[in-house]
Amino acid sequence: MARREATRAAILQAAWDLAHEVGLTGFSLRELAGRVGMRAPSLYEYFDGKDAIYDAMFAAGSREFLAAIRGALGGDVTDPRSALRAAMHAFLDFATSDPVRFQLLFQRSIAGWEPSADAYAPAVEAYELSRTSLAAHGISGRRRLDLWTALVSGLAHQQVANDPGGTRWYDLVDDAVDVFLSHVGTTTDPDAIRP
Amino acid sequence: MARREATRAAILQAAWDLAHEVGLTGFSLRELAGRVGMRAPSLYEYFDGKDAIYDAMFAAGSREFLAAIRGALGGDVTDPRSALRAAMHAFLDFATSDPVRFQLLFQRSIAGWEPSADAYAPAVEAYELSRTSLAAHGISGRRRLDLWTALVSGLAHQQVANDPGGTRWYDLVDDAVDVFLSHVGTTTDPDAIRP
DNA sequence: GTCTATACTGTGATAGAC
DNA sequence: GTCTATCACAGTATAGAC
Repeated sequence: MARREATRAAILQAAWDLAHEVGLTGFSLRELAGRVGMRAPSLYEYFDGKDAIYDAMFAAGSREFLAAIRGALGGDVTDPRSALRAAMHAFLDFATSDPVRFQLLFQRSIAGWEPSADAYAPAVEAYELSRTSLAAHGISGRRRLDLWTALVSGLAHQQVANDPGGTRWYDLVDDAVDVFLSHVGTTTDPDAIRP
Repeated sequence: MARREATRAAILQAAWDLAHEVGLTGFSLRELAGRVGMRAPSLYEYFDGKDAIYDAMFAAGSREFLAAIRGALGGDVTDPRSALRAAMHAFLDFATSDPVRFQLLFQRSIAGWEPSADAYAPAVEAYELSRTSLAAHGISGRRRLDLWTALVSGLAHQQVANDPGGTRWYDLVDDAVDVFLSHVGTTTDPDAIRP
């Protein structure tokens, strides 16, 4: 029934609103229910509990992340430098445009909660997409990819944590890509650098 | 009185034990009190509440972090490469040797809680120490330092989050230092690269 | 199928007796 | 100082009204 899905969507929207206002764990089910004109127990008709609501939020964020990465890699850029810059910019844009969502997706900030495999799947697909895209530009090897992910996540983490709303680490993206590419250029055999 | 400080220390040790067993937010004050042979309200004689306990844990971890950085930078190494490697290794060692402590110090993982300025002070001093140490090796400029912190925190974060107990990103430290130094070598004017 | 009232357990925190 | 008792609030389970 469409009615049920509409109510689920309304609950999720209210949950995102509350998360932006008081933090991911700063609201109770009674508050959330109040936002959609219900009492707390009624929420259990639509979600199995608060964790299930977090999981649905994670799933939505995960799909948005995949879309963002897909959009950044889907252009018709041909040179590696432009492709890497687009990918890294997309990640930083995604992180800074909604720090709460970034926190939910990429930091383990909810006590004792972990996303389900289903909710996580799009994020995994986004990683695989990045991997194949880098490979298409001749960049492969686990060590190189790991250095790449460390660079990307490091910039995003520092930006969100230490300069929210600013561009202090965002402005380093082009430098970071240059640095990474010069590393790739000087190490030919992907995984045999330090065996 | 020494008795009071001894009890405080016993409570903190029990808190660390519990944090390692069930996570930073996975234990209650009743459990914690039980570990030291008390009832929960008695803890309030020694700490103002759970947040104050987290703050004392943060302060201890912060001091340990400063000691680790001081130890890494205090050697008599003269060349920048060795110094940077020592610093980065120290950070990764610190992160992997106690992921719970790392989580408390470097990830905002406790809902609505922030460390006090006093508890944070040693961490600030560690950052300043790194900054002056890099400057002593001719590496200065906010952009370069920001790229350095992004690299360090990115490697540590990825290691702890995606390969706990392993060395997948730990093994990239030397590469990361090489990459960073080649960047430093190709950009002469620190902060005027992209004004 | 939706929603409510009610209540159970556990939490951090407080008040006051001893 | 340490206790018991209690509070307000949390997430959640159940029973039942419509």
